[in-house]
Amino acid sequence: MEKHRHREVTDMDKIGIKEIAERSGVSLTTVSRYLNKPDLLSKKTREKIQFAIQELNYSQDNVARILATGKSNLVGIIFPQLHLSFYTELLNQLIQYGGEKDYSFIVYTSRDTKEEELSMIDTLKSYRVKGIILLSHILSPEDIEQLDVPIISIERTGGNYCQINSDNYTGGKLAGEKLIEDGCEALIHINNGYYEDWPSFKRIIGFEFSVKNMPHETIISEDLTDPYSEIALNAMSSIVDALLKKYPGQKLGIFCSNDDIANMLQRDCIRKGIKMPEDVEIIGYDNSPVSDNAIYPITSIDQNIPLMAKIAINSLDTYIPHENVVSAKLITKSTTI
Amino acid sequence: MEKHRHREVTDMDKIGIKEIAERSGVSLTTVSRYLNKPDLLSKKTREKIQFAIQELNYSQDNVARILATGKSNLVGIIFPQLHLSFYTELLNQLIQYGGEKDYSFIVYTSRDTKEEELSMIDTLKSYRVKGIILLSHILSPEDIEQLDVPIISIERTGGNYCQINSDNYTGGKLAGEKLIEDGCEALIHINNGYYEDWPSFKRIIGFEFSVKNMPHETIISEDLTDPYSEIALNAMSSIVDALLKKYPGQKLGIFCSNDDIANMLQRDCIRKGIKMPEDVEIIGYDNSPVSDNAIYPITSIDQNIPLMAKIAINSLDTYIPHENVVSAKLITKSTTI
DNA sequence: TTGAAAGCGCTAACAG
DNA sequence: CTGTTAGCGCTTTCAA
Repeated sequence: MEKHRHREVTDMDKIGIKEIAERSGVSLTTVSRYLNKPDLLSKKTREKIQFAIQELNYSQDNVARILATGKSNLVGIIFPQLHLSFYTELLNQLIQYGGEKDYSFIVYTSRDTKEEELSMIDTLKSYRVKGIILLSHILSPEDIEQLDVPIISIERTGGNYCQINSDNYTGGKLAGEKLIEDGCEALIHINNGYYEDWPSFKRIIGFEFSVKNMPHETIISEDLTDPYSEIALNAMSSIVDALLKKYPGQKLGIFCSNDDIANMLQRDCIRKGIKMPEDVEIIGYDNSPVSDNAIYPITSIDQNIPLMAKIAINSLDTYIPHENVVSAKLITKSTTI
Repeated sequence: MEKHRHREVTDMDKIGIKEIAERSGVSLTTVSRYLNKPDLLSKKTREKIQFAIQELNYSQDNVARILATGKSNLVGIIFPQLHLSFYTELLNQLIQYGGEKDYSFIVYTSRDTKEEELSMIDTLKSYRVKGIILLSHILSPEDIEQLDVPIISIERTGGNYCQINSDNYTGGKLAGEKLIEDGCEALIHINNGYYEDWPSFKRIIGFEFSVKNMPHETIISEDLTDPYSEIALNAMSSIVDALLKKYPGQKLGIFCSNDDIANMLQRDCIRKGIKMPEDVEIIGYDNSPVSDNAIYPITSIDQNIPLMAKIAINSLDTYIPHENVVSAKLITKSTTI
């Protein structure tokens, strides 16, 4: 007998564990057990319950289960933004692998301030997420260590929590070595800015190490940050002009800090009629779809995104605070010999 | 006194509404009221409670609230895939607008079979989502009408539920008119296949209507579906070759069913040394980032993605099953005069 | 193998 | 304006 709560007339009675119990003549507990530890039940009861479930088209209420157990399969994930193919692909892989283990992902993009990001994390906690996969760079390691929720950081500054980073040092080194091997005479690195404690900083170190005996330089331009924006395109154009002027007649080997920057570079070269890979070779980073979709597919350093996703999912199951390093690999395409 | 349930020793006692109540010397109800209808409380109580909340650093448990009220701010969203910029941008906008209203999004990509998709929807329901935003094409309108959860479909076949579609007919027409105006002599539409009941089919109708008095043709190739794949690139190359042969010396005006196809087309033209917009003009659809990131930014039909997102969010608040049509606009860039 | 009953943390009808 | 009380739908201890 409904006492309070209104219900729409059309609202077919929500069927829950209770209805199943009645229908199959067992107790609530038994039905619950059927759902969680079916082996404890006799074959006969199991069949009765299964029958009822099918007949009434029952499906479990996750919210109630989470409340009762304190455990959920929800996972939060916070990106700095979505429009970088590394992020899209990572999300894609996470949804794939995670889906197999029944994880569901609540996706956020990071806001500007620490307060806003913390409040997002609070909301996530209020949904009792099993963990949060963090890609944004707003919070410091100390901030993160304060949080009482399992954090899995990806390509971020480290701290005492689970981290997944690619082997950026080797990645940068591979790029440098390849460009030298291909006969480039001046080795350039183009980057949109960094902090020395970011994992991706090691790309630069690796690259610089490998080219230390050759003419080389590193160009930093924050204008490149928002890829394909007017500003970024102009910045790239100036950079290319300057390089042509500085190294006339020499074969340039250019390593970009990500595929989108590499793509902008290629675009500028095509417009200016510069030949690839004859006059300039380009290597990007991430081996993401843009590197394949470029006019001339761009040689890139592969971060093994699927593996990163896999590790992230597994870390959710058994959380061990430590750094996971995923190896980097050079994928040769048409912007190098 | 804990009777059952183990807790880690480190686990600081979960502080809930109850702790707040004790701390501030009021009843549970009053605290709950503070959270939901604060105006009903006296200023004094309000202050006491606020104080306790801050001191104990309390934050609400959404799961319990959902269970008690039957209402949540979770929203499901199912994409066919993520790697099309229309989707990425839509997700981005949804997260932005939705965030302002405290909605959180559980993101899925569609699986292959109807059963799998239905089971995803079931999972979503089990989290008591407020609604599901559907972009995938696997379920038929009839299937969708069966679901007892509010569905908001975007650019999908219609049915008796909330739909958001862009004005595809006008979009196609604008493209055709522009190409004619620019002096194109043969008008071509390239599409990767469609069903006549998809909203996007109307792009074709609109285009064909506008070019009906000119030489024109529509090319359908399912090989173009997976953009940038080997198959798609080859298919595009053949298409371009055939067109050049069929309309020698004539200026071609080509309208593509989406920006990615337009981008592949441009790429092929560049490789073959065809001049844009002199020898061929290209118009894409979606006005998504790829159209801007192309070597020569591609003129495109803008679907007003932010508006679509806004309407979707509002429909969540007040669900009214009907079709929302968002107007289309031509955005001229460098692939047309 | 099964069931009774006490929660999980919060809300809401009702009474004061 | 505030408190009592009965749930929301499911899990889990304890006892049988």
